[in-house]
Amino acid sequence: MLPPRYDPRDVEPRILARWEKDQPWRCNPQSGKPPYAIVIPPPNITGRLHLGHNLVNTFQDILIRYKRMDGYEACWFPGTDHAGIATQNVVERALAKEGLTRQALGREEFERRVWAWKERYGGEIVEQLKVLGCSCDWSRQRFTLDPGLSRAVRTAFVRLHREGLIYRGDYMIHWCPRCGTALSDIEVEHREIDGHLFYVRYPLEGGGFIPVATTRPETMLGDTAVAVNPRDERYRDLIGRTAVLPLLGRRLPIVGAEEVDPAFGTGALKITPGHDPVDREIGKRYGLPTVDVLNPDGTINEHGGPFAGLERFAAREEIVRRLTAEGLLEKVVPYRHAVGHCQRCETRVEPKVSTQWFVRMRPLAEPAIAAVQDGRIRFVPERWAKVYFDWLEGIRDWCISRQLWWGHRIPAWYGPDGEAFIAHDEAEARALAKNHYGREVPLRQDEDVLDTWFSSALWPFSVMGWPERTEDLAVFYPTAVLVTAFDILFFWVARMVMMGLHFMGEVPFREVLITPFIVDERGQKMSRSKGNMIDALEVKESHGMDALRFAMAGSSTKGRELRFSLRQVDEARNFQNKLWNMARFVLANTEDLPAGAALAGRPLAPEDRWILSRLEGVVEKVRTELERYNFHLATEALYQFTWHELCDWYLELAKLRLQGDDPEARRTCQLVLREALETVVRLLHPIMPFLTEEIWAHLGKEGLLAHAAYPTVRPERRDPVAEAELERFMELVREVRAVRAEVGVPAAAELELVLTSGAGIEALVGHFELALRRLARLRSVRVSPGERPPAGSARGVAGEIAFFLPVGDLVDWPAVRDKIRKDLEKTKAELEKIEARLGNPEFREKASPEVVARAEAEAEALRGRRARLERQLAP
RNA sequence: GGGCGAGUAGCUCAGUGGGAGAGCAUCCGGCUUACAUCCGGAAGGCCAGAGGUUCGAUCCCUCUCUCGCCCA
Repeated sequence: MLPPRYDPRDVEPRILARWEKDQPWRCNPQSGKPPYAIVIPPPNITGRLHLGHNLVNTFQDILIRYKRMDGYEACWFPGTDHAGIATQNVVERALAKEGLTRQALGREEFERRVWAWKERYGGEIVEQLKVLGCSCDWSRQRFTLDPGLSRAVRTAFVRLHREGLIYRGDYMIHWCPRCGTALSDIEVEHREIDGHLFYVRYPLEGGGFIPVATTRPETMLGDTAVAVNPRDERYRDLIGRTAVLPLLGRRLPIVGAEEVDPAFGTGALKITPGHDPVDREIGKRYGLPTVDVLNPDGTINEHGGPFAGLERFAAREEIVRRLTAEGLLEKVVPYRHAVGHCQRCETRVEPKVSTQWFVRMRPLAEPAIAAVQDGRIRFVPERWAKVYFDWLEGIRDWCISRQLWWGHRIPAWYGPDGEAFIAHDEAEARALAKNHYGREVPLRQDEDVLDTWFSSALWPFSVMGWPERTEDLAVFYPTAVLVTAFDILFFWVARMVMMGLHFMGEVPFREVLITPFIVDERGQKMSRSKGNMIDALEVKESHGMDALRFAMAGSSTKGRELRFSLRQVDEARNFQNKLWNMARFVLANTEDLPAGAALAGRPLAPEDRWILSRLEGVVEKVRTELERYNFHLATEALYQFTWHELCDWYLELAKLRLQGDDPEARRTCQLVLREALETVVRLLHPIMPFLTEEIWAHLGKEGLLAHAAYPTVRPERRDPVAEAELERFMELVREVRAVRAEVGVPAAAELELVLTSGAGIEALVGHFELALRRLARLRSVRVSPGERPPAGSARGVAGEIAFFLPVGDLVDWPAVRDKIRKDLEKTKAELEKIEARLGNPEFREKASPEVVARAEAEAEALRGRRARLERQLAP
């Protein structure tokens, strides 16, 4: 006998072990089945499973499992991302604990350490995906630094370069002093901070001052001019004169520039072409020198004169102090402004001119825009397309070089004179160089690595073996859907579309499902520092992974955030237990069912036809909603059906036949129970794979449920007559129960039920007498049209049926009367509204005939109900 | 400054151009032999506010308010 309480800690590891042993997710591109592919958003090797992963991967697994069961060659390509900065940071922190730095180790040794770290911990996240139940084809697992994928990266780089889409040059980039690298625009987060605006007097040659305002006084060390708006009467006459940079004494020409906003600060702008994009433009126009005053670590370099070596903020303080001492600081006012921060380490970034590699984005962006516009790619929810368009339309070139050690080394080799040779490998570079110089020369490879996202952009095809022409690419590209959260829409999704179109000539995926962002129940972002993280693995321990998956699926919405709390998992756990117990019940009651017994051809009871009809409705609903990515609606339909129709009603009704003395009826009931359980288990499998697989095994089925067929739609099972009949029955039971409860009949009392009116109640009682007695706790049921209820007896109305319960002094007559009155009031109010609507000629004229007919039927039913209730009101 | 999302029962949220639902919490009653992670019953809402379109609006349109996010 199975335990009465489902224990996922027993079941889940066993199922997992079986999956591990049988490798059931391996796909076969030659199967001839229609392909259905998903590439996983590769988690970082530093990652630990959090709820965001859980959500995204649960959705993908639901889709893959559904399609696999539904006859597709469903292939889910897994893998991990080397995550340049993130991983380097993690390993550097670990080194710091040993008192080491990467500089002390040297590049080669450091890289060796990161690989060692990757071997040790990088597999953890993959193990966690397995624990989650992800049915990826693990034989196809890839890592972005694998030799094959590295080759893809170099191939893409070389091609883009030869096509003129990659270039190298000196441009203003964002520099993170802590990470010691350039960043792309989108790796910088702008945050409002409370700072200061410093008003500084710059002396003029020949006497006087020009006041300038700045939020970053330390950048004055790189000033090479002062600019004013030529239409600004205050300063117009100063154009052409020269100011003297305080503290350093550098001579600064005063120039005119339209960009200067006379209303901001003093109206005069100090020009620092090395550290401000606007200043750089102005500097270029006037041929001003560019002075970079920052070392890679954020300290002031040799151009800072006496301030060299000071950390940037210390330098700021020191400069302010000196300016004050010299009487050149006019004033300091509080000033709130947006400042860029490194997405990875939250350090304030500095704009800085630097030599970097860039991808020219405009030519890549246009086809990517078109692909969504013409529907080759569809966003779900659709509104994300707008965000995607807005970004691509305003796109700027992408800085792809990073001054890191962990990543794909840039495939550029430099000759002695700095000439760059871009090649797939050193041998090719050597050949190119020899051709260029006419002799062998020593070459030096670029020290930098590529932005992690460069390799990620190639993922949908590099994971399938590109640039080789593989069978996987031929069969599985383009993939069906990409599932991800919106935070990497620009970082990843848009770039995959661009690269996919460019290199494969075809979109990488047909649909993009943007999942909500998980926050805690108060709407706060979950983070370790806030202490509001929900650990997926802890939840697995306490509730089971199926429960977590079910909760995830059930709370998926179209909003942009998803407030998640353990209460939802409690609910899912309860459902899990309900399902388990239903299975126990069915199994225990069908042990004697012969193997070959079939339902086809057997006479069905009304409740059989009802539950099979309802089941059919659920099959249709679940399929429809899964196709639309409405996991919550599929989940809800399964929950409601299983719990509140199958368990609450059908199982209760089934007990009568199972315990009855008609062997044929018993057999039919057993077969319907099996059919219902099997179908529910199949339907639920993509959402709750462990529990359903376990039940499947107990049902004695051959093979894995994961490979069984998904239930198909069989409209011939729809039976509106049976549904209406059962609805009548259930309504009567509910009403008798309600009357009993409200009127104070002791719960255990077995009463007599007398039905006094209602079309076809004889037939109803004929079939359901036993059921009525059992479900409404009755001693007997009698049909007696027109019989007057004894004074003070309990009574009620269920649809078109009127009834009473002769219980003598067991009931509280005023309570009976109050309940009937309450019902009557409600009925009257509803009737009034409907009659008002029907009384409106425009309604009859303009509303659809079905709506009018429905309203009329409703009114008729309410009138009947009103009459019956009024009659029941007599003492 | 521009854009997006959310505002529905005490809480967390579904939902649809034809009159509002779930789970939890609450209250009442039950150990009814699958399940107390359960069973039965009840109560609870001018669907943020104001206009408009419509025979009819929680749903579509406009404006306002509150909260959150993205981009500049």
